[in-house]
Amino acid sequence: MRRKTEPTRKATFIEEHRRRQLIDTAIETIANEGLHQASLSAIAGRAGVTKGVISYYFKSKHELVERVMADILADIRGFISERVAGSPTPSLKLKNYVSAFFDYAMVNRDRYAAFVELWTVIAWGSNKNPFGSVSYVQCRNYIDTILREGQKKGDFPQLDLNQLSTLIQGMVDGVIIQWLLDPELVNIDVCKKKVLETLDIYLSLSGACLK
Amino acid sequence: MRRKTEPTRKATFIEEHRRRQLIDTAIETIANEGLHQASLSAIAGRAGVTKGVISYYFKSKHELVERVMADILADIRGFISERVAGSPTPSLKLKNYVSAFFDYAMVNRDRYAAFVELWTVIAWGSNKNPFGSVSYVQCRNYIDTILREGQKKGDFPQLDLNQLSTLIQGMVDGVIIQWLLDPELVNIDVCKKKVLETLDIYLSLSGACLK
Amino acid sequence: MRRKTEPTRKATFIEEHRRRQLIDTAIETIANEGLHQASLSAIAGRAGVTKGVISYYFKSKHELVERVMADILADIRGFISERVAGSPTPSLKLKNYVSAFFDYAMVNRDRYAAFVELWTVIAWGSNKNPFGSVSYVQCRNYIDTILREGQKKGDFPQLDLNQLSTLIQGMVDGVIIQWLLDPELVNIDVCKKKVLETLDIYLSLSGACLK
Amino acid sequence: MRRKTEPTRKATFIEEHRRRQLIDTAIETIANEGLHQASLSAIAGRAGVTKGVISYYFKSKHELVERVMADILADIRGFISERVAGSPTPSLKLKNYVSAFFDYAMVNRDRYAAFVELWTVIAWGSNKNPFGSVSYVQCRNYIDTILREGQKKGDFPQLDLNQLSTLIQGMVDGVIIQWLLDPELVNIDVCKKKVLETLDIYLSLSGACLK
DNA sequence: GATGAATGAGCATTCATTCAT
DNA sequence: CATGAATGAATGCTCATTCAT
Repeated sequence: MRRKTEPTRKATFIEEHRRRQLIDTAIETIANEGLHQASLSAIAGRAGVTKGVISYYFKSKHELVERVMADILADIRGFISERVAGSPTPSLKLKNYVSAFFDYAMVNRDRYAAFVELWTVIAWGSNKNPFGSVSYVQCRNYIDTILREGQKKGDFPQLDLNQLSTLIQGMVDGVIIQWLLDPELVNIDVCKKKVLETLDIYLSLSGACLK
Repeated sequence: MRRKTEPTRKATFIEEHRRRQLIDTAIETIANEGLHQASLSAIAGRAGVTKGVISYYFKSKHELVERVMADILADIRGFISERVAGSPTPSLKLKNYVSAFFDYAMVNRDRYAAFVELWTVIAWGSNKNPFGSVSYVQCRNYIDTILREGQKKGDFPQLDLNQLSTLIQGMVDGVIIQWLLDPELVNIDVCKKKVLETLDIYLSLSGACLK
Repeated sequence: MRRKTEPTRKATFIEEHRRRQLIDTAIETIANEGLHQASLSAIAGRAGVTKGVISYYFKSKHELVERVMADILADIRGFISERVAGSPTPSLKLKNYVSAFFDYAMVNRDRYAAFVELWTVIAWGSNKNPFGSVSYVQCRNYIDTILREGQKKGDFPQLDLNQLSTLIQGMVDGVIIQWLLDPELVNIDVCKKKVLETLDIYLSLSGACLK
Repeated sequence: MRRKTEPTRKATFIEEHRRRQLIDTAIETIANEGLHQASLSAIAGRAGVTKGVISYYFKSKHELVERVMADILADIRGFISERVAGSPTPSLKLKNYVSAFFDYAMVNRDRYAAFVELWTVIAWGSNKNPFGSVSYVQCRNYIDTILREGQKKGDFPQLDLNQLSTLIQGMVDGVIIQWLLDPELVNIDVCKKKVLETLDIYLSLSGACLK
């Protein structure tokens, strides 16, 4: 946080760079040592700076964690949006959404692990559940939008959309979490394939079954 | 606390009663305030006693948490086993396993929430993942056993079992977690029904799709 | 401490017996586990009773320790007095005093170790040095009395008594403490013999040297 | 505290200064209030800082006490070595060793008192006797070396060296401890003189008596 | 008499936070 | 900008003490 000197463009640039570095280090620390061990000194130590630096750039630990959360969320969102946006049909969009989720987790294991660590701390500070629910709501809405688009276009004629997004998001997360906890026993590639196949079934289904 | 003299019936009863109460209060605290906030004084405060009482009945906080975990695990396991054991066919067993999971979470919201809080804090103490993975492994093994039994009997002729248990467990947990975070938006009953339908599809499928 | 019932002879007898047992166990605990570890529960555990019993017989831990100290002191005093009293000449009295000190320590290692542990805790409670100094003063006075008696009788004609008791007591304790800390390396028998020889030298000396 | 970056001269200076101050205050506290009362807050209070400062400079209380012990030991050793090293003959070396011990105690009353407090608490932590015995062994070995050197040179022709070091060290400590407990009644100067005279007697003795 | 139960003060320790330099 | 220094609240834990039964 700038204090008394007037902000120049350069300073802001350096500042932003430092903030990025600290956020990244925080993520790294949370992912590798767990949220519980991720004290300010642990993060600072990993970043090669002193604790004071973190306090200088973030007014509290709470704020740092908020930024970490926001950063990861934006990252995931960007990654997925890009993949989905380039897809021609709702059906492909949905499959790419799911696909992208798995790919993101596989490529950014640390970030995803930190993400899971963080949102499970349901009540951070005083207000309940400041992150967890929000992000899930966004995810489901995202899926719902795709699904509704598909239904409007007539691609998924008789599909019952109610809570379907919860189901899809649940499959993705439920599998990825198991993989995070147990990368040796859980074959994430096979799981991803199977989730996509399930999706195929849903989408190709006559309304009879999954109504 | 008790020492080496043989316990009288009354003393043991009171002692066990207190232990139960404290474990329950700990679960309540973890579920509602998060593991991080669940300090000994927070738990003691909720229980209406001083924190010394907790130290009196449990030799460390670690032990209390271990008991909480063991208690919930045994509870879930018992609940599900009973439901599965009474099922005549592998197919029903599987559906009842899933069904029971949902029912347990719905009836024991706090316990399930505490459970999720606990195993997500992957690194409790020094060694990584003392609880989390273990329980997932057990869940998947449980499902695998049912699936293999069904295949041996010829019920699921061409089903590819590889990682299927991960998928099933993932669906269940992924959905329940969303419901825990957002009970208003997530309709757990509808979700449960849809998961069971998906299961039906899996089991009735010719090997063509979900091989 | 008796409370409301009138004290009967029998009760007093039992009470005294219990007190003895608890004091002995306290000594045992202090000697074997160190004063620091000798908590009320440690002592109670060793005695096979609950903490409450100790509180019943001693109004505080402070009092228990005081009794322990007094008990050991009385014991040592009795042991030594008996040996000294039976000696015909001041010279033999002195040698028997020293001799008895060594013998007491060798026969009652626990008691002596507890004694050393205790008086080193110089400031127990608020008032400084309630035990340590007192006992040393008594020891020196005891020696001084013997020495003066001998001088009066003409046995040690030109001996300078000033601080001699401190020296004698110092030799005895200084050696015994080393033996307590290191029974393998310190040969207490040889040391005792050498201390007695030194005493002989003192007593047979013309005033020229040790004036 | 310092991390891994190379320390600047100033920082190290201030840091070392504080460490010294805290060690000195710890010694003062142990000497005057006893080890048992020397809690971190007691030490911090005496030093005029909050107890957090101690944790900042020493990673645990155990470490602080270890430093205190090492510091005193090194101090005593240095003081005595210097005095002994400058002595031409074994006989003078021995007398200067004893002399230096008294002088050190007299000039550094607190340090010596803390030293006695510390090594008498035989069981610090779990393992028995981490300091006490070690230092006595070193003292005796030191004396033994001087004695053997003298005997080799022919200065102490028929002296029996067995356990003599224990006796000499015992006299010194035994007297000093009494003086620490009772500085008014114990005249340390007279005692020192008498111990040195005893030494003289030992060394000048024909083998007849103290063989 | 004795016990189990409960308390509360005190302990060492961790850690986010503040601040002068 | 960054650091080292210091703080103080909170945590888990121990333990002497009290008390109803």
